[in-house]
Amino acid sequence: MPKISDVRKRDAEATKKRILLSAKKAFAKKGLAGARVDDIAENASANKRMIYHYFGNKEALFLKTLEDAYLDIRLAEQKLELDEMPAKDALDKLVCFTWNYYIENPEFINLVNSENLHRAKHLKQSKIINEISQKFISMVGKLLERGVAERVFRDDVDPIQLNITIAAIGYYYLTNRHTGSIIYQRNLGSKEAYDERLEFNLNTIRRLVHL
Amino acid sequence: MPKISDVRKRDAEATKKRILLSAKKAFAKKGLAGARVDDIAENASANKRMIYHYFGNKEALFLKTLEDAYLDIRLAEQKLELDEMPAKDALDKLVCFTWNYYIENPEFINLVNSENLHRAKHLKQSKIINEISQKFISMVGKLLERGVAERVFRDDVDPIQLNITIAAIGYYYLTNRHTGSIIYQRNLGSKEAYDERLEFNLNTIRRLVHL
DNA sequence: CACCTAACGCACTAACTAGTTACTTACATA
DNA sequence: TATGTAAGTAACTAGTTAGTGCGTTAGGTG
Repeated sequence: MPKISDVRKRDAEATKKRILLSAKKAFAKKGLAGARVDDIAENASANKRMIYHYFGNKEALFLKTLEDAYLDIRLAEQKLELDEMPAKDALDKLVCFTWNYYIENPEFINLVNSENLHRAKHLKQSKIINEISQKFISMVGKLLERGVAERVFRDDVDPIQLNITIAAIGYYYLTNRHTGSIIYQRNLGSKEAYDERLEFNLNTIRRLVHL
Repeated sequence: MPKISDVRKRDAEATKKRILLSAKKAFAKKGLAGARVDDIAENASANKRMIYHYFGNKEALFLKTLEDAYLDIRLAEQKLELDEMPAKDALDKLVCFTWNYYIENPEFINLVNSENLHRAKHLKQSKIINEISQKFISMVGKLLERGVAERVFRDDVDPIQLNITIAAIGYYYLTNRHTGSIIYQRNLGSKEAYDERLEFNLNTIRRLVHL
């Protein structure tokens, strides 16, 4: 029996993980068309043949990468435990979480952008994405209902539109900060700019939802 | 002297325009890496050699395409004449314009996304983008000031953050409507969904800005 | 009408790129 | 310790792709 500390020379799971991590970085940085299978293999310290062995082809690897990215964010969301606090605080927490997740996981937004360029043709084939999304959709719905019951939220806010809006005001700022910094002639990518934006976003959502 | 109705067999300006239109479509649909120079030439009914003759290389063509896209939207914005109406109406008009422009010019958001994937490295080299952006930045600033003077707007709203937000809530919805329709299990791309989103966005901005 | 410039076209290349063929080797298990 | 299976490798291929060399031709100008 091999010790855990042993450097295993053959380890399918470890190799798969290295390939997926490398793929996430490559697809996020260059997009599906721009990423190179050879580069992904090399940065994973794996042979290119292994990519085809484990994942089939480039597009299937892309789909797996994308599914994992959605899996990760939904898992993180479920750990928020928004039910444990007053509705107003829970709403703030959701806005902050969304913003911070995008910053700490910069690959996510680029992967999603890539998939939308392809009109979600890969995600449409996914067999796991629906069940992943279920809990997430109801989360904001429940939060809104609770806020209405607590008499602190308006009762006319559509939960899906709200969800999209919370994502939008963070996501758009971050993906477009490069062109934005040129257009607005202001560095949108600094720590201070990020803090300022989060504060603005909190106010935007509060004014939208609070009574 | 050739008649205007004559189909000119040699017309540099017309050829350039056809190439740029074809490039806009191709880059928007497939991204910079995914678009093919041969396809762009063919769809422009031009010889590939002409692309290199007029624009230099693929990336220079991309920059020109992008510059033209920004030129077009800024030109359209300037025709809004927001000064001619009450501040509240002007704000609504700006939100509607932004939304409708994205819908009617679907290439714009995809071109901008592509450029941001490349961290704006092409736009940074642009010599015209700064002067294009000047008037645009001051437009929302003036509108906000006027609304404050009319005692209908809050006086603590940053014009650039507001501008980004108005763009964000439309832009994000539209670029991500493909994955969004899967995640939220609701068709976000129908005419009805579009109308509903515009109404929601108007409320979001009104509640953010109005007193 | 001759001339010259710029528009245009053909055919090519060198480098790249997703995917494959055919092989070797580590290791869990009997 | 023998062995079958799965992990891993190297070298290759067929097709693609951005970019070019060089020749042709339209048409405005002197």
